[in-house]
Amino acid sequence: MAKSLTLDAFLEKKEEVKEQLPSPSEKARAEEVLEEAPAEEAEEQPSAAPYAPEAQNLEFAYLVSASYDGKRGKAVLKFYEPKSQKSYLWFDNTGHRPYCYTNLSPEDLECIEKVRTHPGYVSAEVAEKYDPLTDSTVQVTKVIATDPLAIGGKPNSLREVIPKERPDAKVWEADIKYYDCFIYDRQLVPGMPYRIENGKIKPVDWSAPEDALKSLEKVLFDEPAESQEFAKKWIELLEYPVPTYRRVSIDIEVGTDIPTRVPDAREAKYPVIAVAMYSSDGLRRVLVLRSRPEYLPKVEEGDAELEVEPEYFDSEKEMLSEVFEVLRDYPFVITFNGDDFDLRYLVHRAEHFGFSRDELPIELGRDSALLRHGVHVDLYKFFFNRSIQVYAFGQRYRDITLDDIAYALLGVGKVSLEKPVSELSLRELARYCYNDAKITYMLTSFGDDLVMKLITIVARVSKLPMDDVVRQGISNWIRNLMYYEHRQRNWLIPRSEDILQLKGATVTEAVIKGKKYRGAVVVEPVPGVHFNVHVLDFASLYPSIIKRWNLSYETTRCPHEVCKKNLVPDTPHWVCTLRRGISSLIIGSLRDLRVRWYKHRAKDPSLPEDLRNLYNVVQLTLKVFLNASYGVFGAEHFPLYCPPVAESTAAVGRYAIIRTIEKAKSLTIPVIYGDTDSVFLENPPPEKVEELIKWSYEELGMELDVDKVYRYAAFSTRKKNYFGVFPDGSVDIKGLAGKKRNTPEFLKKAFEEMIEILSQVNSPEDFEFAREKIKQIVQTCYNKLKRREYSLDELAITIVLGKSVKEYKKTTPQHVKAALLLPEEKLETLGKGDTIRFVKVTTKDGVKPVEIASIEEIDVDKYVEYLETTFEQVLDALGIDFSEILGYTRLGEFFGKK
DNA sequence: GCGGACTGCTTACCT
DNA sequence: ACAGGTAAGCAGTCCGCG
Repeated sequence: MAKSLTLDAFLEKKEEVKEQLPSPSEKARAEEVLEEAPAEEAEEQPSAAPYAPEAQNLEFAYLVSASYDGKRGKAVLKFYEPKSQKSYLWFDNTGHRPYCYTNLSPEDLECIEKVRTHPGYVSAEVAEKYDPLTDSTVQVTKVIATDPLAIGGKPNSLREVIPKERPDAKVWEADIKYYDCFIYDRQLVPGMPYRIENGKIKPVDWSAPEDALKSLEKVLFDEPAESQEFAKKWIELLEYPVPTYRRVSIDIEVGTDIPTRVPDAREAKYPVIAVAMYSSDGLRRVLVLRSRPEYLPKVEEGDAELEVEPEYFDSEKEMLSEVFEVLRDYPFVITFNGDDFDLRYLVHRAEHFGFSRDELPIELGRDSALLRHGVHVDLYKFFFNRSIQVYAFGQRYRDITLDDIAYALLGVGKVSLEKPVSELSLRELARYCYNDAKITYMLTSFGDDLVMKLITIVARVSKLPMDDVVRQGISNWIRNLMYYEHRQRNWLIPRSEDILQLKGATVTEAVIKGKKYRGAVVVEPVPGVHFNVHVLDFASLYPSIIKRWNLSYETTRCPHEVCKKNLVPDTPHWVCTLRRGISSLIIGSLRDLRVRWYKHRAKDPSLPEDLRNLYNVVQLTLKVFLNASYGVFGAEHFPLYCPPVAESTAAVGRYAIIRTIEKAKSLTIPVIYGDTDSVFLENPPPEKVEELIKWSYEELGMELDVDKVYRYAAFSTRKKNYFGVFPDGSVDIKGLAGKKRNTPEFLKKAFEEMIEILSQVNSPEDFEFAREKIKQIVQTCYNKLKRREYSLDELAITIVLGKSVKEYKKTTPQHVKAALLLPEEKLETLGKGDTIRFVKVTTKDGVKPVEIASIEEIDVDKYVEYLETTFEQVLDALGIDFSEILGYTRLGEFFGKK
């Protein structure tokens, strides 16, 4: 922990300390901003300098974001005008104010001293709302306040005060962020275009093409009128073109005297030594600091070849000014981890040079760095989103690093470095920094701006500002969408505790200890090789169930006596027969749009390419929403958490797959496997497949489709473990160790070789040959192991830390053991999400990090065991015994060891 | 005091 | 901070065994 004595004296910390304190309650960023500018001062303060022109009249501009302006005390909307490619701000001029609801009457409320005298309290008025939990109209009191913090977010907010003073009081809708509330009330849709006339926001006249609406009607012929109308409204949002956004990416490098440590963005005590920017409109710049503090290594200019010439600066302050000027100019700024590092660092660094926060285009929140005038897209946050990673990008990238994502999606790598950035020659530094900015930009431009389009379409579906789309997860997207629809219908948004109290209990027993209810069925596979395997699955099983069974928090165990006969199979839960459930309607419609509309349209060659491309983005977005739509009802933290909804969904799912398997068997089709929503049929006659599909639609009300056909598929006795070979020779591998990312490279390679052999098998006769080849592969691998011919890198096992090393209290898993052997400085930098690479050794701990291990101490026997388990999963299916392959070679050890 | 049976923890996968 | 189900490896504990 060497303190750098030469460090400048400008290390004042007062602002940073404030920032590090945990926010008192809400993470609402509007509120955080407010805390920095206390409400009392708001009136006297001059309005914030305009960072973008205020829009009074705009013919056409996309609503991209929303926020709360603490100084003006108003909601502010951010628009993007595609012609000029500039941002415009619109400040609320309708007098809209923050509010919540309570069951106390206005009179009762005014009797409470602390409410009446609350500085933020404005008034209370009676309102009528529909209460979905009781299926009745209720009278509530709308409590109106001057600013969002008066409603919630401080210890004396009305949200806290009212129930404290009157324990019988209930408060609704007090934890909705103000600008979200504003969007709901105005029924605005972020991502859609508007026009502004004399300060008034009006929707752009547009409707989906007549013929599209016609054919949608056809596709949804069997759906109720309400669903058809709802789907039409969605189409109006989803079909509208997405603009090209003018944007700049930015990446910074910071010089340090301790190369192992990442500089602290909150302190910003080291100089910014390079900044690169790369834009959609041709800006390519890399700024490099030439005059560096003495404690940094002396470096030459060097002669590295560059795409653009660096601009050298002797004054860091001037360099930063230049950067802020560029940022101010762009409506969209793209970074990779800018929230936590680049933009945050720039702000704090700028403060050291005497810039005031107000004059900077960036506004820091606790976990975010937002543009005052536009949208900051932090790609790290976006790609970190599990739903995006898994469903939008099919797990193509595994690590959330610029390197891995760029490699997986763009096929390009980072510039590899041999030494720390501070020691690079100036031109090498410029090249490195520029390359990162370029890659960052390209991550938003590949696939015809796929990522920008995804963010836009998610904004339209979720109704969240684009800033929040990037930073929040799927459960918040769904929550916001649900709230929006509640407000539109004048429904009271139920309190989580009321839902739970009314319908909290589950009745089924989970297979896994500690889970709340029973989930899906997995069928015991029939081991062996099966030819001509048809995989049938239910299209969006859980969303289909939610739709068909009218599942929603208010319709499940509804208050009506007549509905109690309408039971969900194998549960005591009943479902409403009188009213359509709101989540059933929303999820059902999104499902229909994806399955029956966008999936086909995305592949329809008769449509123009750009339209097809948009449709693909739409169907990907819908996939993301649908895949999470069931799970959120079983997630405690989801505000509409309703266990019987999740439990009923899973129960119907089990019912559907079990009935389908029984039906297949009655048709004498062998069922060799099934998992959750799929059944694997061995060599089924086409007419019987048709019959099964028809039966499913008529009997279960579910769409069953042939998802894929394998030339052959091989199963061991293990569930969720198989491979299938398609007619074209491509291979589907599921769950096999050879594909897992923690498997050592040498095994993955051998495994791939085996798959290559297997992909060439066309008939049962071909297996003879394949078996021999595979035996050879295993034999070779075994011999190389024994002779220690693999490198440490090939033998390394990579495991991701689920938490920081210190937090492993109950046990010490092997990767943690290995990590603990690392040098102190290295260990300190490790945290949740970091990967440990280690090898198995014969010395006392049994493991060692690759960095410090040597080839002689490798535990060869352990690796032979790995070889065995990896290949066993496939050899089992092919009827080969592992020990048979190794034959004599292994026999000796056999007696010696076991 | 030791080893096998067992449970629990952890990671990575499937749908 | 969507859910539950499965596989695998290992850590840690319990129990029986003269």
